[in-house]
Amino acid sequence: MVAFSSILYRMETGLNKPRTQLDRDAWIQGAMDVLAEEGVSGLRVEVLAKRLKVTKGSFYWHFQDRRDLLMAVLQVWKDGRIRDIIKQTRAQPGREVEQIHHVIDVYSAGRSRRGMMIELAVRDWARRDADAAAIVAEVDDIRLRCARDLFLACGVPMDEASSRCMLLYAYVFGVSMMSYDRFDSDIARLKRDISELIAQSANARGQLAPRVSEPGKN
Amino acid sequence: MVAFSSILYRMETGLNKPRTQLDRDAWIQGAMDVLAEEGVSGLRVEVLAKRLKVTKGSFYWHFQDRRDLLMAVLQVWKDGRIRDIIKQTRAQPGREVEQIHHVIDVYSAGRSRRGMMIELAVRDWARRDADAAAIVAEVDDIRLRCARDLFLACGVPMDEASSRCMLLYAYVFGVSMMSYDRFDSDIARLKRDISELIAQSANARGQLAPRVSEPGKN
DNA sequence: AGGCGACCATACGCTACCGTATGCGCCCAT
DNA sequence: ATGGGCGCATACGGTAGCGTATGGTCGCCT
Repeated sequence: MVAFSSILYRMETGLNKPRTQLDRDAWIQGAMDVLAEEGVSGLRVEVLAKRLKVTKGSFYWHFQDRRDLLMAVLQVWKDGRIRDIIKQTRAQPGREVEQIHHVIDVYSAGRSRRGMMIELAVRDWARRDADAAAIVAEVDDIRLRCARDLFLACGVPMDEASSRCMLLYAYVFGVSMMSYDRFDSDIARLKRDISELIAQSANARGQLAPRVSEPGKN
Repeated sequence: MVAFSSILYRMETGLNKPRTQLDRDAWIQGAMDVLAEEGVSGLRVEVLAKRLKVTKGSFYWHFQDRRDLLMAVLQVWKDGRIRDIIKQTRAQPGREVEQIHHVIDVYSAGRSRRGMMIELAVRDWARRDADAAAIVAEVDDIRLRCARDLFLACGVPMDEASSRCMLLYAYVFGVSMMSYDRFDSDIARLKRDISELIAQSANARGQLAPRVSEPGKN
């Protein structure tokens, strides 16, 4: 009966693509989607199986149990975040200031909504799970250090660089949890101004003391 | 009402020992505790009943269903938040700047951990529930306007006041979701500096021109 | 004394999940 | 062709939780 449906599916659609089998990674990717939409508490084995059009018999072939999936999700999330961090904070010399603005923009602007939903879901998860908390702590540490290096490259002294990069990340996460539509009609200007506030002294110093041989500014 | 008089009677007669009857409010308060510890998804009626040493038979006498409790929790949370907002942002004239710092301190310093846990739980809740989202939107709007008034009272122009109060709240919520212990050894200094960054121009203007007519920068 | 109503316990059916056991078709190597 | 392993389906037992139905208890009123 099931074999029939599988065969019929292939015959009807005429695809020689042999019924793409699910590997561990496909499950994890599906889990990321559910995580973004429903949070960890909504990440159930049978629900996820239904989404992927299979039964949980498949799941328990690839994973030992639900926790196994959750740990894999955390690992994949961590790796992706670290990759993004080094990519986003690697600026060509002299362009550190706009790179800072770019980081703020990537997170706080509406784009990559899925990424921010996952981010928030993971952080909520970390509030009650030690494993998730450890992963978040790692990611935060790397993020903060990379962002601080950006400020340092602008000539900002150490302490202020620490303060500003911390303010930066706290802001982008915090603003993604707020409702501000009623507050101000020109959200774009608001966010632009805030971005300036955060990068402020970096900007000033970047203009005045750009380290070595700085020809035309951006 | 009748339950209340009943309780009063027992308290007066000194025999509140045998059976402390629960009223609707006791259930809601218990629900707040669970919400802080487990989030909405952990807020189950049978779990809550067990915490309160009763069975769910009691629950369904006071509430129509689980959603009824959740809506009551939202309402109580909203009222409490609004009360706190007007209390925190009501500064005696001339002390607006330190009032701003006080608001930042209340949220971002570790104290009132329970309050922040509830705050985060409600905001996570609001990401998937329209009713919770509406409540959060209301609270955010009031908070932002009250905080903006504080900046305006310092002589900060409208646009900048909007930016800074938004940055303020985004920061305090965001920082409560981050792990920064590994990042900097002197967290106290870090938070103090950030507080200064947020209230910065308010501070300058507050010192220099606490009254009207401010031709300062932008 | 009897009754009523507020408050709670108990028991029940139902659904959603988890994890295990087992069956079964498909593909590949021999 | 065939036997074995891979990938999945099916079936099962178990727990947790929701909501309902119904009965019990205690205080208060007349």
